Amino acid sequence: MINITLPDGSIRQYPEGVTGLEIAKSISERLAKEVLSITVNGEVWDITRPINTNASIKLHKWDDEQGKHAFWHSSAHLMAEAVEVLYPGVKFGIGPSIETGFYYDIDFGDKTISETDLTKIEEKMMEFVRQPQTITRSEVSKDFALKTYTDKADPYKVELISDLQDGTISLYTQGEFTDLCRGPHLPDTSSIKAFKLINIAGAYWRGNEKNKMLTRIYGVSFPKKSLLDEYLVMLEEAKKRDHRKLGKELELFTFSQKVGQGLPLWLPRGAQLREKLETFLKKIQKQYGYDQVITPHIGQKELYVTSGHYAKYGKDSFQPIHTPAEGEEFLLKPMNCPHHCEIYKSKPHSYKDLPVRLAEFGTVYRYEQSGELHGLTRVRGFTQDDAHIFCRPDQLKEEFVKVIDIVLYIFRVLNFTEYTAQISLRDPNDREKYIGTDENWEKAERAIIEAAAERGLSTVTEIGEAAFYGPKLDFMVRDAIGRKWQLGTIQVDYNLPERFELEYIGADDKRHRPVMIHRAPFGSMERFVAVLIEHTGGKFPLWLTPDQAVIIPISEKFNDYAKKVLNFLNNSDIRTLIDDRNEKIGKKIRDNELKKIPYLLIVGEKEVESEQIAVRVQGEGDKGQMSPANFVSFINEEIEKQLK
RNA sequence: GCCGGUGUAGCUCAGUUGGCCAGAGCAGCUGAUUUGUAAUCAGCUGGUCGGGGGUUCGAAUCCCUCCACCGGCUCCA
Repeated sequence: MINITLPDGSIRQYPEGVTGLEIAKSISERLAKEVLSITVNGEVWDITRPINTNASIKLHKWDDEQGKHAFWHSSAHLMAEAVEVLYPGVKFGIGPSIETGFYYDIDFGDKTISETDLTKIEEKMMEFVRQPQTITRSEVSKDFALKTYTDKADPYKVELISDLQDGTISLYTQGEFTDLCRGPHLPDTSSIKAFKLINIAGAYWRGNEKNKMLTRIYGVSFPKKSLLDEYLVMLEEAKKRDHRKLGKELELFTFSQKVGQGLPLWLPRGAQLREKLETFLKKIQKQYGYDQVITPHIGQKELYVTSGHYAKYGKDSFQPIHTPAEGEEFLLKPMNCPHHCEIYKSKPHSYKDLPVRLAEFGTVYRYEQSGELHGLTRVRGFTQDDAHIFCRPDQLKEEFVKVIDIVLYIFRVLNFTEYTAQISLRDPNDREKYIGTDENWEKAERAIIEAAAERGLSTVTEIGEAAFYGPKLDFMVRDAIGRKWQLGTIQVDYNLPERFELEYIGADDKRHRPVMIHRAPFGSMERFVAVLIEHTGGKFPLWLTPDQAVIIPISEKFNDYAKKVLNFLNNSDIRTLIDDRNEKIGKKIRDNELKKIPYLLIVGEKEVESEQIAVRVQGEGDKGQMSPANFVSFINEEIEKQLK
């Protein structure tokens, strides 16, 4: 007998060789039906794998990450099996479970696979589910595994096996299909009740663009049909929030093929929104001791050679602008910091002056790869809410913390509750990627970690994600379709002060080098607005929304009164429109509801007589009458609450 | 940049075994109606079918090429 310790600490005795499934059965039939994988002494196993020693275990069901992953992983195998049957001779790369669902990278040789093939694959998968196949695990030697896949002429699996250690290699077999795999897997394919192959895409083998591109098929699967349906409905809902769709519908921004790829054109309503955000941030920054500066859109190439950006990005960027004068070269500015360094240098600084905080809504241009462009989130010309803080080394942490405070304030006001803070450090094994001394890197990394801890941020740390000149703290949020985007960023930089030979005079009357913090709480105005659109579904907070109210006269007879109210409200700084089209009231309400204008103000005979307006709240309906003056104070109170 | 897909009116889309002057709804314009809380009626305007080249008696439809967009991969100062 062996002792099995359950997560609650209780210990049960089972015969040697007991399986997770048997343990589940001994607890309850229901659990046995639902269990998908088991953690045995910290390792995730199949529920049919015998346990031969004392162990602490945890059983995983669908509600558990580990359970889902076994489920999706087996689904990937199921798909691969179908593919192998339908397209004999294909070679398999890797087929893992992911955050939601699974994929498999497959080399189809000369055959081109498109969306229409997915249905065929799904049908074949369904066959295998209807006649369930058991999935069995076998442990094999490295030599055996290598021989198996050399015989199958699958170079990808051979490469994977070569990197594995002998004694740790397992194969999983279902029907005619065998796959190299660490597991765990479900006992058989019968529980994969509902699945859908979502899309098809190219993916480089091992993520390296020098390698061959394989065909990646993405899918999701669920133990119940209803869960799949829910998921598909959720995807549809998410699409409705897509900022590219809403941006068009709400007339916020557009693109023009003629102007150029990735160069957004802000329409009046979008520009209005963006300006509100900028004013909002400027006000905060003023409180935090920032000074606004303005710098030009181009700079001499030499400026970026000095900063190091040219060496790093020059060849992949917009190429230099040449002038009639021989030898003159200018770059469209890809960064504001070199300009700001020169502003810092324009006069001598005492240690008493520091920190110097220079802020600018600076528009920069970067030649992003064409396949990378995406709505407003990834563009070639964009405006950073940039600032550079030049401070003494002893002020670094305090300044860093203050920037965190600004970011957190913005997130609070705009209701971003789900974000992650990511600390990006350098990869010590990849020196080529970075510039600067070890000592400075260590100091900078320590400052970030301490500052984040001081504000109690829950952070994830990514090694190798640092900028080439320094470590950073990024705030990430998800878009409507689950993609992660970096918004705010705070970066420590010892390098640029070095390169630009920035100095201040210390209390000791000697020259010292300041430290720089790059920071952009929004990141870029374009990306931030995109994420804000998706976050709010286009229903912006009252203080931000381009049009706050629209006056709707019941008929043309009341246009004069409506215009009087319009003037009053606009003079009271309520951004108000009038809809005096010759349409029925129902039509005008519908149209303005769809524009997501927060307040619809209906005026008819009753309102004219009583000198009031009937207030209708977007999405909620009629709220009764009030006087225009009361409406103004009501709106102002609402806005004040939102900005607290 | 790479793989796959898509591109028809301002917007959403129909039309593709090649064949009547390329269609609809919404938007816009004109007129009627003067409206009380999510679509009043009628008429009209609007398209070099993404650009260019080719095949054909004939191309939105087939082929080539370029461009843009979409989904990924790689990249992101």
